[in-house]
Amino acid sequence: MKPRESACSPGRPRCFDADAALDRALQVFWRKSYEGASLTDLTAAMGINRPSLYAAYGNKEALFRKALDRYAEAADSAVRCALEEPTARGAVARVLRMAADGSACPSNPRGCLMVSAALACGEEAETIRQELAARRAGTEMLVRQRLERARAEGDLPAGASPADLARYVVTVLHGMSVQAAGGATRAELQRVAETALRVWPA
Amino acid sequence: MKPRESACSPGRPRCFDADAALDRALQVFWRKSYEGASLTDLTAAMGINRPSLYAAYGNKEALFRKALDRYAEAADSAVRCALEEPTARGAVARVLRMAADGSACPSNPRGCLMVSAALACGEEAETIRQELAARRAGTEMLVRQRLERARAEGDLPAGASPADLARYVVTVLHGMSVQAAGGATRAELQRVAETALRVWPA
DNA sequence: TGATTTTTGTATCGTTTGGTACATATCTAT
DNA sequence: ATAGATATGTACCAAACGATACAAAAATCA
Repeated sequence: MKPRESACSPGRPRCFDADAALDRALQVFWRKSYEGASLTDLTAAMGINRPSLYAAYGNKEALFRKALDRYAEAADSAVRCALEEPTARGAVARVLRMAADGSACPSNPRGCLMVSAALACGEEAETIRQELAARRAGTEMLVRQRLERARAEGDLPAGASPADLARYVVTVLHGMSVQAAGGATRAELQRVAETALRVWPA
Repeated sequence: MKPRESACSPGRPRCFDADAALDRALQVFWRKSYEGASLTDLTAAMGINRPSLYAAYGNKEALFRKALDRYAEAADSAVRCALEEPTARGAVARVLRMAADGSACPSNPRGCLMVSAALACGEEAETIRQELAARRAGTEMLVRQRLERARAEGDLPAGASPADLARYVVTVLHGMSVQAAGGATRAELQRVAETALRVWPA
């Protein structure tokens, strides 16, 4: 009934690093989107066979969800960090510039996983789509809360709505993601970021 | 050798309206993206059988290209019309507002076909991806040319780059498309459009 | 009318998809 | 050593995919 004092569970131990394999899976999902990533692609990149994948993660959708968790955590963490800039304008500027740099990073697939996957998955994967929408809403809420703090501090232009500005910012972010997926260079994305910032009185 | 004077070619005449069927196919591609639209979906919506589709359009990719032609022609035509506003700012404003209205039109799928399809199709459909990128670049060029005209007319803020502004505008358009695909309402999209316009000195 | 040409419907091809059965291998616990 | 539990690799499944072979149907031309 009660768990034993053993450090390891009985049975044959796993032959692969589940954490590293999840990172590989994330790369595949990022590059090929949810439906575009086949189990053959995934198992090949992860270096394991199908039954190992199903035993360790459940199924393809559960694996995607776990990979998405990891991606969203890292992304939100970066956004949260960028939003710590002292002024609202500086915070948003750092978010946009970070997106310009990150979206064009050659070691990663272009664009944001949550954007590409949302537009990629058809109506059948509705649960996935909802999950992605919720995650994107979460990022928007991070920006919005920072802007509401700014308003309380008198750090926002008169008549500016934190909600509207936050939605504008994430819309530009998503647009930059589309540009990046289409092959835009880092310099081009940076110019977009600077132009987008001009809505903000310096 | 030479075609006969007959009005109709010999052989059994086609039993369906190829033009109307192409419109139906466009709706399916728009709603489910290129790879998400199966031949079963397409033929069901078009009201024809597989061999008829292949005889009339070639194959799935050729059908998508024809549907994309139709979509892009209509979209570019609308953009061209909106850009006829007398001032540059008015022209861009009308483009953005049109996108806000059109993206949330209940009779059409959410978002822009060229955006969703580009992010949806995996690396295998590289030719499709290039075609879509070229089309999007074409829209950007329409905006850019309008802004270059504005600069020649002294209708552009000092130091503003038509190329950078054009890319910013299409980036916002693509971002609005992502928002729309995620379920944003027309009012929300309109607020995004108005906020985006604030980069422009009124 | 008969020959020719094109379309249509059915039935099917080979491939790829996500997902598993099953026997074997390797661990812990007794 | 033996029993129980878990992981691994092979080989496979049913379903869906894009694409076609083929014969019957319906038109024009001679």
